[in-house]
Amino acid sequence: MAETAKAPPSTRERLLLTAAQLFRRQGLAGTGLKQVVAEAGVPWGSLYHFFPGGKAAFAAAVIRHSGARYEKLIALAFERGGDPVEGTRLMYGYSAQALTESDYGDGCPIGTVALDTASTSAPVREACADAFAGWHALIAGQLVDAGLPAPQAETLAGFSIATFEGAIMLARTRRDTVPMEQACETVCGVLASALAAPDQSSSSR
Amino acid sequence: MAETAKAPPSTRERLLLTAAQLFRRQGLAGTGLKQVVAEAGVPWGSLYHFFPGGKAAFAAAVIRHSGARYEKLIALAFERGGDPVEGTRLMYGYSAQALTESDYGDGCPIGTVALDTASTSAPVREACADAFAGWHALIAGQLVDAGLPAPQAETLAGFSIATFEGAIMLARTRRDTVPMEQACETVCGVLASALAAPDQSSSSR
DNA sequence: AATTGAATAGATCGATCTATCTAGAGTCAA
DNA sequence: TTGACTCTAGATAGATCGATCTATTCAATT
Repeated sequence: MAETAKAPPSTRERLLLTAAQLFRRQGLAGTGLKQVVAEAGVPWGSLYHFFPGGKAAFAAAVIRHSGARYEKLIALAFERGGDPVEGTRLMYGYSAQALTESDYGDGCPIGTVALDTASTSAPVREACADAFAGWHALIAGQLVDAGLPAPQAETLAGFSIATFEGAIMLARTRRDTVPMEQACETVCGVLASALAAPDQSSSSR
Repeated sequence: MAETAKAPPSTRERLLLTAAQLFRRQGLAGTGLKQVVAEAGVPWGSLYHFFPGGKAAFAAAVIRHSGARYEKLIALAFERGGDPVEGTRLMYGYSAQALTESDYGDGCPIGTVALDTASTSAPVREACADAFAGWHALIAGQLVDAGLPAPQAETLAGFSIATFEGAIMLARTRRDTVPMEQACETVCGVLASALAAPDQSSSSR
């Protein structure tokens, strides 16, 4: 009974959501806390009341929060897709839609922060790593459920997340979704042939 | 005879190289110009002498400069590899080595900047897009030379760059090269089977 | 009704940022 | 030597940053 607030997003929640939205567009270093509180309509003092650890601790909380949100979205895509291939296709579809609807602003809230703090803030980097690890475990689990041996599922899950993140990067940079479609098509082909003949296609030799 | 300075890197060159090094670790917003000039050992005024357009113009110049440098490295990998599969393997090998040798600091100088300015600075975004486009044309050309039809080569080149960038992101975040190896293995498998049976494996159905 | 603690509200501090400005040092041609 | 030009060198302006501080308001409990 901690944070299942329903209709009115609490001040704390509003800070997390607003910051996630800004971080995914501008990164962590590019987003000022002043901008966060202004956009969230929250008094300045509240930020340090809820997140006493300063910007780094706040950023880590934002990453963990939106990492978990994204994980639920990925799980939903796989559930609705029925199998890993269709689940992956839906995952790309959701992201491509978010990109076009936001004028290529709404990328991945983890990836943007991951790159600009990987070498500068250990707690934030760890939060990003944990988020990616959660997605990885989820996708690998789906592949195992679909019949792949665990090592191959691990490899393909890591590959899948890498391609997904890179495709978002390219799509935002080019301002079109072609890279998303190229990546989706190829990844789905890889997954399909792996599922058709487990452990045959990933080690190419 | 413009910028083929040999032994002593000129002031202008030093600014570009130092900034590229900082940008790839901290992103654009996370790197102050003061830090650039301090680390390059260059007086403050020289920066605005060579790059009168301010931070955005300077950043765009840095991106174009290191985008071209990276393109030469990719070309070298493909040349040394002999075929696209071995070329790709070398490309991942170079990057993984750069990551481990720099304590996971030296990622991609384009990707880091691309994400945190895609929505905030049009000239910088365009410079990143042009760099990616150059790599794309290079890799697609290699695939066409190896026998693939152009549309398939385009798709695979886009996919390849996306996976490469995403793998660097994951490796830096996790601080290990496993994602690089997972991505490399899978991408090489895709390229190998595509080259073995052109136009059969990319459209999975 | 009185008291306490959480949350709100914003002023303010020192540090840092980008950008501009002026002045000096070196170079080459006339 | 003079004058024009390039580059070096750093001081400084003006804005913004993260963080701390005090004071006030609100809600729940005693």
